[in-house]
Amino acid sequence: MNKSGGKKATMKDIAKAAQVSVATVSYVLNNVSGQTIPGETRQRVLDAASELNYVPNLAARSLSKRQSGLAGILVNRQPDEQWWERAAYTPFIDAMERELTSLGYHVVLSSLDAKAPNMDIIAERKLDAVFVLGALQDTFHQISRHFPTGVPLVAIDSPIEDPLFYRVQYDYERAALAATEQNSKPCSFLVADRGSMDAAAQLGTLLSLPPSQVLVLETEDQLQPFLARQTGDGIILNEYVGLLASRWMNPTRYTVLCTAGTPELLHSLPRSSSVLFEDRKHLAALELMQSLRNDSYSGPPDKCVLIKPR
Amino acid sequence: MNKSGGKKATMKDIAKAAQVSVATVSYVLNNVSGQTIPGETRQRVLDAASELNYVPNLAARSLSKRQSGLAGILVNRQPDEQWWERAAYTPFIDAMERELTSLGYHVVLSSLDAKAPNMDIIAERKLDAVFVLGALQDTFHQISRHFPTGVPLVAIDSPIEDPLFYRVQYDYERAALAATEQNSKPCSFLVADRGSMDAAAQLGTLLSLPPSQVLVLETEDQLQPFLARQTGDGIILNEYVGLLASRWMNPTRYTVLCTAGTPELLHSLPRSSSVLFEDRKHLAALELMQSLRNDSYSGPPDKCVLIKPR
DNA sequence: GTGAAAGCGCTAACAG
DNA sequence: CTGTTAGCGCTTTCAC
Repeated sequence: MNKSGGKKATMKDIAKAAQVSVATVSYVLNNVSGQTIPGETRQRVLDAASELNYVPNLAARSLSKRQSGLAGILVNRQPDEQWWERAAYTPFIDAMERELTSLGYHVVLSSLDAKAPNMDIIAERKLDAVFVLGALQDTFHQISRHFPTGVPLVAIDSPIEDPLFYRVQYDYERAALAATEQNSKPCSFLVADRGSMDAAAQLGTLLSLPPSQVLVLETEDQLQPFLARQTGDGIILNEYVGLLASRWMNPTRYTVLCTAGTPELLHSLPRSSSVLFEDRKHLAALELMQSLRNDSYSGPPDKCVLIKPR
Repeated sequence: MNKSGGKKATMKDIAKAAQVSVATVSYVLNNVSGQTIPGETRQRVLDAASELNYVPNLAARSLSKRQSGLAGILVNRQPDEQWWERAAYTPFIDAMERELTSLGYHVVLSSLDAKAPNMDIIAERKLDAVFVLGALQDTFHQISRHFPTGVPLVAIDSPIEDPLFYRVQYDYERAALAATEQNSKPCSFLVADRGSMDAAAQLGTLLSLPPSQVLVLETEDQLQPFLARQTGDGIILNEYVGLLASRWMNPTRYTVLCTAGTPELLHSLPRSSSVLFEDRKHLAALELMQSLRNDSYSGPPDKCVLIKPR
């Protein structure tokens, strides 16, 4: 029934089998508008195609159309990335992949070495859209040098200033405010993962915390000493970190900002309080990307989309 | 400095600039062995290439060599996938992606609709290697019909019998034994996520548990009632589920089999006991894939690799 | 309505 | 040592 062993059928094979030219095959298979093919011919082609178990070769297609049908998710990775940092990326990657897949893109996922981010893949594979996660300022400096302009690129959770790039990230400020008013007591300390270190700085200022009261977590064992020093209540970013903290401090003493996209994790901490964000980071990124495709002249309304707490 | 606006440079452009033919350019750029190019020419080509900011078009390359340089990770998704199930896949995906990326592959990640798994991507993109996660028996039934044989395909965490496919999965049996002897007390109940429902059945038998003592978790709210019924000690698969359980039962009463690849998560549960697995699921999958490439005649030693507890 | 043919950018014989 | 050339599989313009 299927000659899975043999070589793959091409349009040429179909053309031969259906007694037409490859052009006609292409017209039929792609439902090319503007070409009017009689139902009879059309059916012959279709039949031949399924008979031969035809599957198009997308590399060939990409070559002649100038579109790969590929979307890229590029993740900037620190050499010593911690498990809670990794875990914080995945829900987004996951959601983004589904979204893109359901839109008909094929998704390529690639880790970037933060020390030497290599974005050649964008040009090599002619990616139609690119999402960069956790890129740092100087990572982007590297990029902007020679990368194919015209590629819709959006940066997610990336503390960069460069107005050249479109971005989406959490609205940490509003989240922190929500947290402090949820807790009636003032916030006297802050813990954040490195992925939100810019946010940590920003919030430290906002809440007027001295640097000593702000911890940007690098390794797990920094947590206990820091928490032990605390006397007041605080805010913790990243629910995994929040979970870790519960080992050393009563969860009622801090509010977790759910920046890891897995708020359910805190269900296991009774009586803990947390601030969730709207679950639309991936959607926002997508919309940005799409408006980049269309309105490439004017650009989308906002260069930077902030995801609000809910 | 960079003409990022203009069209991308091709080999032809380099050839022109370096006063050689495209063939020569190809030889130089790919360090083709067997071709001996004088350093002078070579340098001219290299210079021209970097001057023009040349990036190869991999679609074109794929077309003429019969290799895409793409590896696929295909994830079977249930329509009602739960967050702890999702979270259980990601560490593997993550590790696999890095491994493949560092091997020089580009990785395409794709969700399969469990109801209608579409593996066309394998043929369309001419994937050089494929890893399928969480495929069910009948998912594979669909697949084996017409998929390009000769593609190294490895099934991970997939309860399938078909001897056609190579597999890697946890050695649940040994893990359960390790768990029961770690706990001196006997095991009287078992909770598993759906990803390990086959394992659950197998272990249920092994531990001679009546069906009523085995829960395959579908929704979060099934957990509390089940645990409330229990009087003895038990085993829980998936550390996220283990964490959830801690809300309803003292963690000292169960041992968690860390099937989600995130054992650190349990750090937040003091005095809990757990069984870890060797952290080599991705490596095993990779080795299997590589031996599939080479020994395609004999096939690799084992059709099914079991990851042991440690 | 349908087909011939010129690419898309790169590789790999095969000549010279 | 280097260039010519014939594809790889598909799209698309332009004739018939």
